[in-house]
Amino acid sequence: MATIYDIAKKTGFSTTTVSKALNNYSDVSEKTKQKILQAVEEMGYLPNAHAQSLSTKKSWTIGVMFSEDNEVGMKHPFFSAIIESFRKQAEREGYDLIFASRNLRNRDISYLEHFSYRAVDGIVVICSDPKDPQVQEMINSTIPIVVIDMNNQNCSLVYSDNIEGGKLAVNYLHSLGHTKIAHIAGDASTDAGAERIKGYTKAMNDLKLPIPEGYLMNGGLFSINEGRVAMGKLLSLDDVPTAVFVAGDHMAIGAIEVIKENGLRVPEDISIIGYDDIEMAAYITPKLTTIKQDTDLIGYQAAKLLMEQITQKKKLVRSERIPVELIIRDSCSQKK
Amino acid sequence: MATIYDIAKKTGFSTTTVSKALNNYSDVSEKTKQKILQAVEEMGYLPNAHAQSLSTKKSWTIGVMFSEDNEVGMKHPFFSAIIESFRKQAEREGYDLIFASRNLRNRDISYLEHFSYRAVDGIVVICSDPKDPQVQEMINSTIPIVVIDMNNQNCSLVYSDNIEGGKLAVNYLHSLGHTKIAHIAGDASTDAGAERIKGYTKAMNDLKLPIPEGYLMNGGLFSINEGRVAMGKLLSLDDVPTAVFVAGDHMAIGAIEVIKENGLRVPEDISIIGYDDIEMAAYITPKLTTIKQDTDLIGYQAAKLLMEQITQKKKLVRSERIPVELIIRDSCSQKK
DNA sequence: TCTAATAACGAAAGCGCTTTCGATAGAGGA
DNA sequence: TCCTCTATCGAAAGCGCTTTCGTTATTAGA
Repeated sequence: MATIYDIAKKTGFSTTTVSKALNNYSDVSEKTKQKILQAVEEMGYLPNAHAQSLSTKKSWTIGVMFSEDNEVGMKHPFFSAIIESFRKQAEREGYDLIFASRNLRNRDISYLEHFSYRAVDGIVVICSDPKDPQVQEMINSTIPIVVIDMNNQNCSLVYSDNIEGGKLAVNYLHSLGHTKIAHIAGDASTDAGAERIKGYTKAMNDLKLPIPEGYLMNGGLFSINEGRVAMGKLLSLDDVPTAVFVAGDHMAIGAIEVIKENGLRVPEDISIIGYDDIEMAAYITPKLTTIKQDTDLIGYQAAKLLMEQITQKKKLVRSERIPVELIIRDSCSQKK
Repeated sequence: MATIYDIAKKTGFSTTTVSKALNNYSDVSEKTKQKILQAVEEMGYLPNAHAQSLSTKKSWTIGVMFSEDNEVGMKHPFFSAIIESFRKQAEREGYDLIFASRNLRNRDISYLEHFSYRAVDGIVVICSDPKDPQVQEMINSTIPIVVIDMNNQNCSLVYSDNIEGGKLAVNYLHSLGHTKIAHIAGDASTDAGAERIKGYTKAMNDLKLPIPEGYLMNGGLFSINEGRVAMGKLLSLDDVPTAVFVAGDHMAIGAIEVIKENGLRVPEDISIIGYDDIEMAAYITPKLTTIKQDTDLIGYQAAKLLMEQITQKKKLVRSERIPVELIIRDSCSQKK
């Protein structure tokens, strides 16, 4: 690979001047700049990111961390959609992504240590547990950070409007005549889970609807199987709900399966509304009515917020709420 | 951040000795090594990846490129599953991933240039167009490379056994009594598409089954919508097939939709078999019978193959075929 | 007792780039 | 003619680390 020294030799200027020409310093004449640029072209010169980072203390990389609790990693459609959108924007601004890891040459290190090692310029953490000490460590570090869908007072935050989403779901169900509305919740340790519960209870209270024992059912970490289990419990209740607001599409899919297996129909017997609007939602039977999260906007705003901190060279504490949207399909119907 | 110099000063040794201690050189006594390691611990020292890379010419990063044709990026379940598996293995061996980009500080560069800039140790390219000059450029470079699901003679290759998969599908359909078997194909410009066509035609020929005009239908780039269009054309044929082998699950989903919309049933009127076994396949109605690709193994083997080249410091040309598997669910039935 | 081998360490150069600061030459002003 | 500015360039140090090679002290061998 051609280095800055090579093109210095070729053009007869010093490496200093070459570097300045490439970085648009004002104290290099237009003529020599052109000569240098031409040599760069001819020799196919490219800067070396590592040398550049070493000397400028800026790596043009961003560390990405997301929950690995459920072992899905970036296979989860919600995560991957956000990351993809984030990546697009980051790339547009010249940044590359580095995924969190805890292995440095077979030494066990923390995520923050990994990011420090790679000298990332900023960190984004997605839907992880806010109380995780690893996450805390990052938030308390000096590296600019933005977290997604995790309530936190001490750093910048982009979050989907989960409370409003919960209300939206309940109100829609109520508008169809339902009053016995249960909620299969995401675990309250996750911010998304906790907030949707808030939205659910708030809306139920506002509508003066009772929440009988067992109607607020913890569904765990959003997997299809946990949805099955939770729905099973709801079906075994004395007073089975006529509508269920499920805190995640995967869980909703599991719930629908169980309902069918029990000889009941969706939505005729039980209406189901999900949350997320993953791709699959539009293709199962019945097509799933759900609360759509704007993953594109979430990723975009997170990137923007992080870039701003990086450019200003200081941590900002700002939060950005992203609206959600009710997507009406076929899994809910009028109460009979 | 503490540097090697800081811990040299603290322990009274030279930076040379510190570096050697950290890298397990034999010419540093056990006693001083322990002292140094302790100081490292106390000061929370971490090496600087950029400095290290600069001096060793090894970055412990791997460049990842995948097709952006269909604009889905890593949102595609098949891609993201492979990448996730690849990432896990790479991480285990100490590598981080860098995604391809063509933007360097707002300058338009090639993928190879981007990877050179970041000085990646190896490249993996997934299901891209083998004839893409950008891909060619990478293959012809000196950087170790492995490609996934793209036929190529000049570099290492991990591929899913698409021909066998095609045969598997056709034979299964035939075993159910079907003889009028059509194929909604992936575009022949993609390796996966072309190979599955080969498998289809080979199996049909071996079974002495005719392939009437129109039965081999190009479905394009594997999207749901393209599947709809292709199935629509099949339905308008004079002699409508009783079974269709669809080259991708997404397309199969589109196909099923269209069949239903036309008042026909799956599998009673038309049997459908897909390809990939994406998550959704198990949850649509009817549950999709399909050919499962072993994404875990593909990602794992690709990582292994790449690491080996990196360790040996030379490009290897080896190919690894990954077997596929027939997953029987509910979308195919006995010919009546 | 002297020499040769070995063990343990450090000086220094180098990886490729940026940035500070000083040097030089020519332009313009008085 | 002399002085001050400005424009243009380069020397050199430094970013944090690795690696070669030389030095010194110690031990073993004869």
